Amino acid sequence: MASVMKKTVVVGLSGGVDSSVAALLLKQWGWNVVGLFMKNWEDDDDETYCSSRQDLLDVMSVADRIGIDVEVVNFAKEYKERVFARFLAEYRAGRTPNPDVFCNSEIKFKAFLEHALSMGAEKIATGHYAGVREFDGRFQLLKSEDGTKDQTYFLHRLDQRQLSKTLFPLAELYKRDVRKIAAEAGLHVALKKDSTGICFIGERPFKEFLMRYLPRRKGEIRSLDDDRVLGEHDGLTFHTLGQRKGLSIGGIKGGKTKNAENDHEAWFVAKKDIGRNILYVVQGRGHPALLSDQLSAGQLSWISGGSPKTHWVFAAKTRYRQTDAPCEIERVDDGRLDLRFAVPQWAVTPGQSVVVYDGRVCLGGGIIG
RNA sequence: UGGGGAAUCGCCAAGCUGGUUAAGGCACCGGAUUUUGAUUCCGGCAUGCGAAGGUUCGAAUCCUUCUUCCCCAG
Repeated sequence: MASVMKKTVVVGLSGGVDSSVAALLLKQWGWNVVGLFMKNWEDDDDETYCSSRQDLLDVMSVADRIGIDVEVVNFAKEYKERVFARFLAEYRAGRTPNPDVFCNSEIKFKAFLEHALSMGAEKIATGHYAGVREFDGRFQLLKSEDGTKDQTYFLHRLDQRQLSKTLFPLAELYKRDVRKIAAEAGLHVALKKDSTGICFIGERPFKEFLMRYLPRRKGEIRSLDDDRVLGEHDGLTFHTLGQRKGLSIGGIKGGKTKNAENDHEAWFVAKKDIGRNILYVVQGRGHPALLSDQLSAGQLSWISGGSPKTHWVFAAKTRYRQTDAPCEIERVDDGRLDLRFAVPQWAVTPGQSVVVYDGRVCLGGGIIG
């Protein structure tokens, strides 16, 4: 009877602690909560990597404990068309995409959102570490209180409408508190390990995974400094700027003569020559070729509702979990953004997202390159 | 086929006036961290020092021969 009066929120449940606690809190706050479990990847269901079955069991168990209904939906087709296809296309172009950024804007906060609204929901909610507040007639995406878990980087591509329909119950909580709440509520996922890897696909040997979808094309690995051939790669697509692992470059004979200081330092990917299929590497993490004090980005998306001011001090990240770096936007229009950092950033990589912040407020960003 | 030099873990590279368990780095492997890809962090990684003999209480370190490679002569 009371539920008729309550507003409905559909919360995305993944089977992890975060979304479970989000649902629990919403329930406690008086919402009529409906859980929705998404299955968006089924390319290799039979394999050991498929954990979605266990996840669904965890969702059912948690829902039962909290006392909410759960529905299961399958957006595998949408995921493949809107997220994965783009992911592969970017790799083919020699860039390093961030699928989870688009997974949020296209699946969780689009396909999922529309579905929830069609169910009569007022709002949707997720277990993301982020906040949202209405301010001056607009909605703002805020960093979570727990700075180490903040996930606004992945959410910056939402728009005002999507944000206006969203609740992030974990905004003010620290991860340890979330686990504590789960434990106190008797949720068995309280100590479940955080999930990693591409959302919905999961953690797996990345290169092998990519090789199933992208062609191998062997080529030379050369030193950016002196053009020496140092090895061979299986394909430019399988490497990203700043990458160290997988190059198989050991000690180089005669390297000591030039610079004894970094003679035995590790090698990192510094540049890709797509046309000639050459992977350029440099020695030493501090090599200048790995640093950029400015970048250009396209495919802009401003969740704040409009482009940020130029010549104003903001902060930006060029990858998830990087500490905010002070910067200035030198130029911005509908399609492109030129941004300059106060301190050079390491391995700024085309295809990755640059996300701009004004204090706790996430303004949006674009794709580097 | 004269002379000289060098052969130590996948790659570099200490040790080579003999003395406990053969540095270190890179690579590689495993783990931690991580809802991208990276990075980072921790751990593992040569009963053996080109081969065979010998000297010695004891040799990667000395000697002999052999093998391979490099350099200079040819």
